[in-house]
Amino acid sequence: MSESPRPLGRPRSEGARLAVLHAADDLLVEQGYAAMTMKGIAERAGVGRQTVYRWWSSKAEILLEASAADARRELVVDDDGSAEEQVVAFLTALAEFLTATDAGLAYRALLGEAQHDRRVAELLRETDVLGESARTVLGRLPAWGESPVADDGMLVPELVGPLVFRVLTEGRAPGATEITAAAHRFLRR
Amino acid sequence: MSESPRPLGRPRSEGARLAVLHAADDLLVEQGYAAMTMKGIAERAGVGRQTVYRWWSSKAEILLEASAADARRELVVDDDGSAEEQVVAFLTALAEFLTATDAGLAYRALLGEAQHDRRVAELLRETDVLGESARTVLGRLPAWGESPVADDGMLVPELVGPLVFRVLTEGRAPGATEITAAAHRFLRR
DNA sequence: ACGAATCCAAGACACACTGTCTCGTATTCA
DNA sequence: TGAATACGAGACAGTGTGTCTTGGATTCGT
Repeated sequence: MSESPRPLGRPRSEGARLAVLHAADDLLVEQGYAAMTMKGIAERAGVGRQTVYRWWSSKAEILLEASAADARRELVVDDDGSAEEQVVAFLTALAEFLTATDAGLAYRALLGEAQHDRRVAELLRETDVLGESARTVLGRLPAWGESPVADDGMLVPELVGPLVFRVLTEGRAPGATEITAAAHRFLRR
Repeated sequence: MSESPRPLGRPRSEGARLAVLHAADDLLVEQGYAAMTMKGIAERAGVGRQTVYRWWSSKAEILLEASAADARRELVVDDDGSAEEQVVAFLTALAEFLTATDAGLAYRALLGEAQHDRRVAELLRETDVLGESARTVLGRLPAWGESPVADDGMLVPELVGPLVFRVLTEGRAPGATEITAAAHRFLRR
């Protein structure tokens, strides 16, 4: 196996990396995505601008790295309970994620930016946090173990699409009642 | 009734208005939303910058005015045929709209921008082209006339959400087979 | 200890867009 | 003819972009 052939020269500063990530997260929450700038991130992090550009090529890239781990964590659901309970739990977690967490705010901003920038779209496809979480839940649903549903590519969209679309267009999530009803309908497919 | 109490002074130039609208549409297609600028639009339209800022406050506002009418037109579906045929026709038109028309490109860009700018989000809510078209189709579905489905606010999202989400995340629409299957499932709710 | 390689913070630099303002001109009504 | 407003053109200060330079720090191999 190839060990760690440590490259020549001074190694990358983990402190600077974390400072940039945290600065991006803070600025997103405090000022919003539109007001975020590479210059602002560097200054907030107490880091040279070249250091930022050396490791990331856009604020979207920084934000994705800053929020992907949190997003994954917040979209995990216990595999206890019935299929319906698990789907309800997942959609509830997704609603909370999208409307009330920093990582969810980042995800919405990134999905928005993906409509303007093909590289961001590709980046988001590579790190498909939402899709992975959804497939994890779907893959272990009690009733679906024996007769796995054919996934024509619309399975995940039909699970999360309605909720995501509603948040994207209305800016807020539906209540627990609507979420439960939506989970119900999804399982009747 | 209040007639047209024509305001004082030189009237607004319809030519300049249309030139700006067309310039925005052209630039969106040629260079993409991110590369569009208010300055670029004014120059392309052969119009002074003050003239642009006098009537619109952002490129999103221009783009919405430039594309809303086209969007409405492209999302109209005949009310012939069964409920399933109409839903399939609507989702097919929506897929075509989102992935292959200028107005659809504009809608995606605007929905993206709405995630960065609250004013754009509000603007898009006021001119809810997609929602209106969806409700028009749903409201006249043969089988639904007698027992109207209770709309808890998730009706339209459940119809268009899966398709929109898939286009937003994957950049392309599903094929006719998947669309038909999705329409089927929606009607079983 | 020394040099090579790479990283670091700081900031200069040319370029582009923003949004406002000014200029001179055009159009409409009273 | 005068008041009011729109028009095209462009000046202007402010700000972010992405690259480059400077002086210094850190790690390795010799």
